[in-house]
Amino acid sequence: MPPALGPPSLRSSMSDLHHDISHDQYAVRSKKLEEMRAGGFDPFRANAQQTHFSAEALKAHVDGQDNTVSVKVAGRLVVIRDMGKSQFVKILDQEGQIQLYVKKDVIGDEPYAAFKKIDLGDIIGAEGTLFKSKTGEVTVRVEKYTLVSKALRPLPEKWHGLTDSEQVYRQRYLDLIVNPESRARLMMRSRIVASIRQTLASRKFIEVETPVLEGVAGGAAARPFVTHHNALGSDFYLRIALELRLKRLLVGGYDRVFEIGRIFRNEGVSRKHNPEFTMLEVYQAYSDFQGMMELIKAIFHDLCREVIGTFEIKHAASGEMINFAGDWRTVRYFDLIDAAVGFKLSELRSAPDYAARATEAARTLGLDIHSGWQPFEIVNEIFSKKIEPTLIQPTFVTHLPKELCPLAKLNQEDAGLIDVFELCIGGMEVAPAYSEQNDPFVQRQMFEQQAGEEQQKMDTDFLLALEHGMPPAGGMGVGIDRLCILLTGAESIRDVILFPSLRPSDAK
RNA sequence: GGGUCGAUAGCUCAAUGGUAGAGCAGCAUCCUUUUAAGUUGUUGGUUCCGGGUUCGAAUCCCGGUCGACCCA
Repeated sequence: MPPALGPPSLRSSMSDLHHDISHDQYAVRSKKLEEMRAGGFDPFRANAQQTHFSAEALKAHVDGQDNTVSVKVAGRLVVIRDMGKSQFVKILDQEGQIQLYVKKDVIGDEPYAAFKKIDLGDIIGAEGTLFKSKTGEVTVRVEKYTLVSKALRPLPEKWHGLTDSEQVYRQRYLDLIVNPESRARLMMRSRIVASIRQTLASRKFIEVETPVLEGVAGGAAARPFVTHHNALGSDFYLRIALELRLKRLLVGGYDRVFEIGRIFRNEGVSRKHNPEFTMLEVYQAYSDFQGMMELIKAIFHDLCREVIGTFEIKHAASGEMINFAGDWRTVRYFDLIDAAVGFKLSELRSAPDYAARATEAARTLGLDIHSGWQPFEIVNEIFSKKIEPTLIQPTFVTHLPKELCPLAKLNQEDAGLIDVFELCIGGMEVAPAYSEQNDPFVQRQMFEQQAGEEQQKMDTDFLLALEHGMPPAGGMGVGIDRLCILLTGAESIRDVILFPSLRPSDAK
């Protein structure tokens, strides 16, 4: 089609003005597709073979022996450098990019003319031999190619990529195509989860799946999402934790179980919170919270060795290097509190003016303390605002007040404390673990005696299970999203979730 | 839920209240080893939506939508 000629004022009177679609990339690409179909070729009915991913092909080249190894590769065209009768192009597949050299006198006049009409973003398959270009890049000398999918819309800009955060999240596929850091980071998440599964499997843990829809949303203190089952005629809650189901399996004789599953909390969205997120929960019979220390270290060590490739990771917020090798610090909760407030607040725990002294201490630190708060809530405010953010290196915080968790065993020496740890890394809670409460009477009491704003729902069916006898066990929860933030140096939970929760918006 | 900031071409970004521009992409041209390839020319705009102020609004004001950050 000839381009419109003359200045706009002249052209506006020309009858074929509305045929000028050169500025409309969707129209240009649609037209190319139509022409191909009219000529008897439909890319959407074609396919290609893939003998090598890009990275495998790059490795398959034998140095000094060009054009001896044949490969079939496939992927999306992301770079085109057209030099008239030959072109260097690059395709992107799961493992990265590889360069193709398409030469007119190799593939023939007609296929070459057709290749010239291929657009950035189209998906092709190509076969040929590997060689090293003048500049040293391993490249496929293309002998044959097939267009296997037409992209009707253009890719975002090649150099700056896609920066608009809304589009990055809503159209993650574009982010994955043009932003290599996003690809690498989200790919890393898959490898992290795979590594954890492997570590647990090697220790004879059984992976299970438990219901997302529950009659009682227990195991944590959080507002649940509610939904309705029509046939059963009743409301259900989306689970807020995995704990109570997995403990029922301990009762059932599964001694080592774990689940990696999505849980849902109907609360705010922030850099560290997504309404649905992924939790690993592990339960091991005849172990305890100290056994979980050993297990979480093993999980981290395997991750460092096999996925991250280093035992030192830079903490994005502080710039400090987090060291996962060697011994991890273990410290009592109240030792940290005492150090933060500057006096032995812990020794006043049974004193009548404990709440007043704790409030005073917290306010001295600049914290906003509500009048109705329980003492443990005041102290925990100090912990979460003033202490937790400073715990950059891996730290097991132990001997927490019992009110913070009704599902853990009480400490033998001090019944006001529980046998648990809270693993903090990079200023975040990464993994809580307990010696699990298995006394049905104490468990019932703990549910009933809950105080403060965040109370767990009592699951009476769970208590029934405990009455049948649950073996002593260590249990642990690991927030997979936060773990990924930590290990990938991401700034936001949205950067480690493929499709983070956003307000619905009308698609264009 | 509150506060701050943002939304301009397909993408990345400009534009004292006074004709909305550039780079990439697109279209056309030259080029058979390029590396953000290069060359010559060129198309493309409901400035997020709805009101208001003004001779005149991308720009100022009000409301809304969506997003980011901070706080709860």
